[in-house]
Amino acid sequence: MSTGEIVQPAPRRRRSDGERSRKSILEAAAALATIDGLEGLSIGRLAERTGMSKSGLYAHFGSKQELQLATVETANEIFQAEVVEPALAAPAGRERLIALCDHYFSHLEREVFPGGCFFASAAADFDTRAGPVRDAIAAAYTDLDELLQELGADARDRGELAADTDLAQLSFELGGFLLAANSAYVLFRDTGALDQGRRAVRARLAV
Amino acid sequence: MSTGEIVQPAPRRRRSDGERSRKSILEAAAALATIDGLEGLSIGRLAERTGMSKSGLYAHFGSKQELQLATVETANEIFQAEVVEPALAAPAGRERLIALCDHYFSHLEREVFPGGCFFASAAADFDTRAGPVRDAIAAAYTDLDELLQELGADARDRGELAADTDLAQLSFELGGFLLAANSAYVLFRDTGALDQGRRAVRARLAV
DNA sequence: CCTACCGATCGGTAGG
DNA sequence: CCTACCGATCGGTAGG
Repeated sequence: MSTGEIVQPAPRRRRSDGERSRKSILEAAAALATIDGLEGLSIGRLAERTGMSKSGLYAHFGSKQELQLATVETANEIFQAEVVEPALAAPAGRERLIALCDHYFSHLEREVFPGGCFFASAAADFDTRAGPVRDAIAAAYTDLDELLQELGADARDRGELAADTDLAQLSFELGGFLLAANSAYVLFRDTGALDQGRRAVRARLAV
Repeated sequence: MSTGEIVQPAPRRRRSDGERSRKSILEAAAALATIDGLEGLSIGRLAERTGMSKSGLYAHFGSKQELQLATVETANEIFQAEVVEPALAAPAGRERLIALCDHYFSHLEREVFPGGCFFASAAADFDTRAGPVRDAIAAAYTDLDELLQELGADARDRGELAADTDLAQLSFELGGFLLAANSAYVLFRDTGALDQGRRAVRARLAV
């Protein structure tokens, strides 16, 4: 250690860190939003959490609404990667439908988001509002509903479910089991709710 | 109209209005909480809504947390009066269990709270917090779970449900249908979700 | 990306 | 119950 050496200042970010920075901000935002709510998420607290100044965040996102929209998009990507894509690895049909629900329960258990299901939390926050953020959340809800119905149709076409299965009704009921498990798990942190969810899904899909 | 008549000022509240005032404040608070969230509910906005000054509200409740606790209590009374008590008028057993769920769907449709189920909304807001408000909301959740299980036990004992019915599991699944109907209805204001809820309950309770 | 600032609103209090 | 006020924090902007 020569006397010429001085204490290094905080490492200067390279330009190429811009996108990585944006991504890590949005992941922190998605996590925080499940605790404070997507509306309760404040730019000041997010700045603190990410070690950035408030105006630094505004340089990235322009407004709170833009930040919220980007956060919903990021949460969607996380949900796809943690729940949907792993489920698509299961054999098509009834097995894949069960896998989707199981990966949903698993993502709760693994605390992918600290406050449970991002979309259940965000929907509760924005359900009575109007505007692009509500619309993005509603679209995610519809997407999951459609996915459940598609997987249900595959199972039905394979003869694994009754030929007269009402797919919208099936999706509604499975969605209810996901919501019930999320609510109970986040409120009580009791994995028993996840087991009840798994049992409910299997009973509903029994031949 | 004699010239002696003057425009009346806002009617002076009589002392006995105190309790009525408190009740109407709390009813407004419970309604507002399903829109802005129980935490997002601000004392300033509630003061505006009730035509009272902020410090007037503090004279009633002392702190925001006390207001939140009193609001949860009031929401509970409304839920009892609008959902639970009407259901208890139905014949004991399976019919009463269905009536409870139906009155839940009905209270959504009648917009008893403008933002849907108070407890679903409040739970989403407080599920990751700690303290007496979270505890009061969690207790309401447990109460409903126990009620569903009791009514399920009656139905089972009457032979209207299988003798080996898992009551906790039944309550979980019915609760899921209530939550699913609430989420979809509040997000999309589509009564189809309420019909799906009614069908789901009946299918689950079919002999 | 930063510092420094803006008006508005938050929960809450003093004093009546 | 009121007016008048407190410090803290909100979303957002100016200027660099």
